Amino acid sequence: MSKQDGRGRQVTTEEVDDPAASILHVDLDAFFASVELLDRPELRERPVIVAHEGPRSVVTAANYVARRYAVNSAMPLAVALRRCPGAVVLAPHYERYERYSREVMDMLRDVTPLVEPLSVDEAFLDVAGARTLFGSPWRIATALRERVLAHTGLTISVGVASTKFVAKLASSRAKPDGLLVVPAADTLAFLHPLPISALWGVGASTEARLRSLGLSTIGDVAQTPLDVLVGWIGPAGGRKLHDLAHGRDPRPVTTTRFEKSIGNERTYGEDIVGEEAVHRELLRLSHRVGSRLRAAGLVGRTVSLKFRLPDFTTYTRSRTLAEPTDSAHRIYAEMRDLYAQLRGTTDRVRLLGVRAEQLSVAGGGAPALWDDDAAWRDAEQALDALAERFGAGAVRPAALLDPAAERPRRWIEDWHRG
DNA sequence: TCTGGGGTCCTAGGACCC
DNA sequence: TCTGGGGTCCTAGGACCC
Repeated sequence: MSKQDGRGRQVTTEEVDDPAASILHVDLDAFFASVELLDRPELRERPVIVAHEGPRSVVTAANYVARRYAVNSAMPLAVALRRCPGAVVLAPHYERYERYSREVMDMLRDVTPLVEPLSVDEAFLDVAGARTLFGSPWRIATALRERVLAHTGLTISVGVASTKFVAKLASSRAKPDGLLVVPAADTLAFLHPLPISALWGVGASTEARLRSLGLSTIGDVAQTPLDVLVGWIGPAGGRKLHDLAHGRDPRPVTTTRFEKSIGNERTYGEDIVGEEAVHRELLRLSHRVGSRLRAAGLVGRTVSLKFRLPDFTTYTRSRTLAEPTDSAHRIYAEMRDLYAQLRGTTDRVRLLGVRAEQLSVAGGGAPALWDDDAAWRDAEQALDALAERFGAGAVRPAALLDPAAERPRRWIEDWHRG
């Protein structure tokens, strides 16, 4: 049976078995913060925030102690520290998170091959076929929780339901360190009292919209006719919300997904100023994207530039190429061109981003020198050294992008010799 | 309070084709 | 001479998720 505990958690404490509810949503609790605390157990009872350093930093993760001070992910770090001045701020260690993530995902795959990771700290499982081996989903979830804790020291919360959406909601109601089973027959009773913001796809903007129209719970959405919802928020969103509010979510658990885009972007601690500096950063970002494309064996046919001003105005400019590419050189050339279209908006830039879209599998062909990752690392160091010594304005990266390649190669070698 | 970085999906208008 | 309707592709922007 499920019950509400002191802190608003809703958990299932005794075995419930409904053959129609066999989708699990597994979620690591305050994942990044929990991993950091494995090393720093003395901080467990203190508010802990994981965030990069820097004036424009935001909260990457917060433990549950910090959340009691209304500190949440994506909140500006400055705001979080005002709300919770005693918080300890720790720098993130992504390689460690990846490692723990793989370890936990592997434990999930020991139960069933039907595991769909949603992100580093979340996955769906379909355990319909695993029950003959391991028992009811409740038993499977309980065993998983014990096993993950024993092997990693991390706690997970698990939601069990007949659909992905309800399973995900269930795990969020059970957090932290809880388990909630929602039998299929209880789906609507569970769903309808919840606030509209709990619906997948309803963020701040849609919530405000729906509230202004008099809707505040998922039950309210369920009572609104489909065509009215579609009129309010569009055909796709309206239909989806209508379905979810009625407990309908036919999406199966799938194990394969292919990436649709690869991009890198960066917000600068201080705005960058001037064309030379922008070019330098575009070159760097283009290289990262090219490098990731090649590592994945992919090429992109559309490349796009993202450009944000100090006042947060954001532009994107994209271009579809005749031939898809994984070449940093090619991407950079397009980025310069697209950036030229935006010149004149301002000379101060808060963020730059480069992205490759419309991906497909690369068809082979030798990479150019400037798509050679080792050569690039040398060049990047050289550029940084020059910029530091003589100022960003002294560096003209475009001059180095000679596909004929003899000139930059020699130039780098000379630089290495000192 | 002052807003990261990785993404996905949707919408809407215009071009172009049949 | 003025006008149709559907489909696909491209581009820009925005909402959303973790």
